[in-house]
Amino acid sequence: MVRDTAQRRAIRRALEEAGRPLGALEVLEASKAGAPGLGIATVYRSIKALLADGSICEVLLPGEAPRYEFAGKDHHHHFRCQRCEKVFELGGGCLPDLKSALPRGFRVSSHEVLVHGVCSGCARGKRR
Amino acid sequence: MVRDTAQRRAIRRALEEAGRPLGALEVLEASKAGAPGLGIATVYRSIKALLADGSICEVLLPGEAPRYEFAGKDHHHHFRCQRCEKVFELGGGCLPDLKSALPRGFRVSSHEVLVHGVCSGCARGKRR
DNA sequence: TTGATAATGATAACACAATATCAAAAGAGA
DNA sequence: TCTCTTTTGATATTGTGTTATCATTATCAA
Repeated sequence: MVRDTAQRRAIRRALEEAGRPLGALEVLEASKAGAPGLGIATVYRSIKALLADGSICEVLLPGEAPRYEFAGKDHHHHFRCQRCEKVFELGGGCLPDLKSALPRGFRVSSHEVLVHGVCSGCARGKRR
Repeated sequence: MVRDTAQRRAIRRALEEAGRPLGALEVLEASKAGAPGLGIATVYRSIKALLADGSICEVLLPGEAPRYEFAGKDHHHHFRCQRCEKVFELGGGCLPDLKSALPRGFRVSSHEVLVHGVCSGCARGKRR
């Protein structure tokens, strides 16, 4: 029987309120407010459970550990800040002419776009 | 002094002739023709050297080990076949309206696109 | 409140890709 | 050809992220 615990509430809440994909360690940090002493094992366990029940989905970026974001969003892509390394969600505005660049006989099932740059917070604070 | 060996020639040739990004194990396989008994350590060593002198560059895809392709190509993106898991190069045809989807204050420095689907070889052979 | 048991936290163990080690083999100047 | 030294292949080791283990703690139905 599944139990309701402070840890699970804190982890779910952290992911819900982040508004951007979080990695396991980011989830750990963000959840500590609502669950002091939280351990990384519980974070991984909860992420697994939330994935299994479809509450969150995995965001994989090249060369990085998985991040997780709340499910049910519209099709979107991501932006990675090369200063703070946070990942943000980008609104709509999707590829128009995917087909044109495709070799003959190739069939497309999905695509993903990753934009690199500097987020507003880091750009404002300059350097760092 | 750097020496010219059959292994290095075979590895460089494999990457040159592949026409698509190869992972370390793919390089190993493709190079065995020209260098029987080739070991994976030599593949990694050669890849490192080719990267260092700018002959090849790294192609990172989400959740996968790095692949490598010959350098000097025009800006392009990649296609990953979900059947055979090979990665192919896509021709030009790039994102027009990246800016429009960006939050205020974000600065773009680069982007990458990955298209998922089935390559012509796998589509022709159906299933598998 | 009690008791059965699910969940937790610390940490050991694991999986995987990549690097280090080292004796043996091979390249190349003399 | 000989010799010095780089390179190689087998494999041990490392590093990073994730999972397993297990004694302890906490939930919640009765």
